[in-house]
Amino acid sequence: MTSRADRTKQRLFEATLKLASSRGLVGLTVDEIAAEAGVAKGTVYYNFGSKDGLIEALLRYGVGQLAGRLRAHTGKPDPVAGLESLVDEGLAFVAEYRGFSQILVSEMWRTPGQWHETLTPLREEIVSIVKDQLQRVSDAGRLPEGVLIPTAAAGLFGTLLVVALDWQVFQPQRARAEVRDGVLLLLRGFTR
Amino acid sequence: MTSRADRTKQRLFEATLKLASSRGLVGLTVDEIAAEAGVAKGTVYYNFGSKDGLIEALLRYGVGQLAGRLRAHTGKPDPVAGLESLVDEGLAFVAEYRGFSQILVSEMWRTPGQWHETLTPLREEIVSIVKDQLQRVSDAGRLPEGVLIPTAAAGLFGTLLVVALDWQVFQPQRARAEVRDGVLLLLRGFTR
Amino acid sequence: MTSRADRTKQRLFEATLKLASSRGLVGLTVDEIAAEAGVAKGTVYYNFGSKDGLIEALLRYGVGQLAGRLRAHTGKPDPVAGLESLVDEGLAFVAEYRGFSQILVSEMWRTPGQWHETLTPLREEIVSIVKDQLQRVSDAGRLPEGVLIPTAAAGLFGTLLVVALDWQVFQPQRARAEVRDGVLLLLRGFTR
Amino acid sequence: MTSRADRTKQRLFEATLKLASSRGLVGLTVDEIAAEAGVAKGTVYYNFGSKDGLIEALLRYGVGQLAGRLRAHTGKPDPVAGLESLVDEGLAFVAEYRGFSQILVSEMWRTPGQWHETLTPLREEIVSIVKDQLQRVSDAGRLPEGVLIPTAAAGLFGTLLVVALDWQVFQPQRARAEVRDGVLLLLRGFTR
DNA sequence: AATGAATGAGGTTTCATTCAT
DNA sequence: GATGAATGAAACCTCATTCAT
Repeated sequence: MTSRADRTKQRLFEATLKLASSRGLVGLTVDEIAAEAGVAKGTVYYNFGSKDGLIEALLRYGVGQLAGRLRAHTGKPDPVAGLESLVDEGLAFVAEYRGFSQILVSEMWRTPGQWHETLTPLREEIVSIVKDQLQRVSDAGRLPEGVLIPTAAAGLFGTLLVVALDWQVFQPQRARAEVRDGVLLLLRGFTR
Repeated sequence: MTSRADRTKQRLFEATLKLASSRGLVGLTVDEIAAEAGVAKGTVYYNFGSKDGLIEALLRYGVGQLAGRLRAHTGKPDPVAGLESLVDEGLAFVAEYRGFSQILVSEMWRTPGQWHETLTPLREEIVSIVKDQLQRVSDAGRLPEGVLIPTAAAGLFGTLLVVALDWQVFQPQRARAEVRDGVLLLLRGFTR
Repeated sequence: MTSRADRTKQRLFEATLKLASSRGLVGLTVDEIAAEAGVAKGTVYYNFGSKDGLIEALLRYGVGQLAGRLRAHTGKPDPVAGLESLVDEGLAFVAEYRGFSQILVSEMWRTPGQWHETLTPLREEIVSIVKDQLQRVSDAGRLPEGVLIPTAAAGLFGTLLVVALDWQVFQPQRARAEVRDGVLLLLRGFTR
Repeated sequence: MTSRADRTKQRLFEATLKLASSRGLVGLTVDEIAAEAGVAKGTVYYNFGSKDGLIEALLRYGVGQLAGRLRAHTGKPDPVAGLESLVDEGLAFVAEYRGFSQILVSEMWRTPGQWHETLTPLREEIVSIVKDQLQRVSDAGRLPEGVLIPTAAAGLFGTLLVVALDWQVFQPQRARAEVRDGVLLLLRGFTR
């Protein structure tokens, strides 16, 4: 059961995500977010306490969304196909929520950084999903000797984010399939 | 010969770099930068005209350093060895100038982004260096069919940055050689 | 018989008193009061109509208590002894309800002041009690020539409040009897 | 030598004092203060950091003014006349800076209270002046046996403030000399 | 070449009040 | 009789920029 407040929060998340895609998350004003969500400015403060509170909650929400979408692709019988599917979904997510992805990249490696503490466990959640899928690939004997799965998973996540953003920002004319194949080409270093 | 003004600019660069790694470029105030550099606020405006002017000069300065160091590794007879050497140097640069690297990943894909226009040609400079080296690899017949060099170059640059930062922030115990080997493993997807 | 509403009102009074002693009446928020009382914010409005309504009711309630206690000491045969007894009771009241007394000194002379209009007649009620007692002293021929009873009554009330609070806050180690004797020493200026 | 900043602070003090007299110190807006002082709003923050910072500095400034004015009356040959003169000056100060005096009374006995820590040593300064003067009266053999000078000084200060405010707020038609005589009548309990 | 006090547009935050439940 | 999510006017505060020194 979703309460009224939950629905309001949901609407504020969506509004922020939408605005962040075109204007970035920093430089976004509470006025704009509230207007986009169709609520009063005070409602943001009632629900999240502060602008930072909203952003922190949004980070959790957004990473949750991403995790959910990635997990949906981990059940395939062929683990390599699953990995490819996971990459494809990651690209789709970044394309859809570019502003959010951009802040992930901005804040993930900022230390000490305002949201570093929030992001560290969230990053771990995503990396875990990738790690598990890589383990399945390994269990199927399709990973070369010497690949350290935890390291490879972390690298893959960062690479995926960054390549997807680079595609959106600097090479928007390319098709997603094309970019996906580029990333998969990189993956060939890991899989066979 | 370094003039008094040059020394002041250098100090402002260093102060900005130090602060930007934890607070970001947007969150940084001219007051803080001036205080950290030990000069008055007006001095920033005297030397750079505006906050943007300072940031832009810093970005140009930093990217110039990076470009110079990468170029030093592009002359090797064996193009694949050159590529590997270039990766190694990239990792070393990030380790040495982590603050600047964090700025790069934070701002590179931020759109509209205050410094996006400045960074776009600077990114092009770095990507070009990688592109040229990949071309040499291709000319030597060591690149698989179907690899699009411009795309691969852009992807490699982003990946390098992100993997290096991830190493510094989340896996500082790993040796640089180890990380380099991990990236080179990735590179095998491109080269043969 | 106390109804549910009466109990709620009482709890709101107590919560307000507790918070107001350190934060003042103006700095107090309805949210805080409701939280301290363990009721929802809307309940304050249901019972008192507004924040002002709550404060006014509290002021009337508190002054009513004080007036009742002071009046209990005005019937003595010896008017000077009665005056001394009244002073003693005033000190006891401040010691017991320090939070309320702090509110009184904070708001009594605040002009324009949100609650000034409410306090003015309430102050008059207390001053009247003192005035009547002074009149009895005067009727007994124990007041020096030239003492203006209304003026003296107002002065005594203020002095009593302030000396009592000063005792509680800055000299808590003193015994009440000691403080009372100090005030009575002052009173000798008035009586003989 | 007074710097430009010192002059600005001075003007902000005077403006705040002026406005506080008619509108109270709480409820005063930074906009109003800045406008009254003829400076921009930002100037308040440049000089004092926050509205609270301004108020805290004002408390020190105002009490300093009061102390200076009281001290000017402590040199008289006749200590009792000096005490009377001191009382007279105190009344004049309250009449002139009613808003400031009102906040003194509001905050002096508020515990813990936002400005209690600031006010405690300031109160001590004023009480000391009164104490010294009472000591001179005592040295001249004009204080009755049994009067505790520290206690009497504290009581006198509070009484003075409160009687003066009561005069200004509830009995503005009375002449200052009349009120002074009323306080001196109270003092007769102490002096002879 | 450098300073730092002053500015004000534009943001964030507070909080008494309303109202559907 | 009580609730608590929502409101928006009105406050506070930030900070890039200017300019007289």
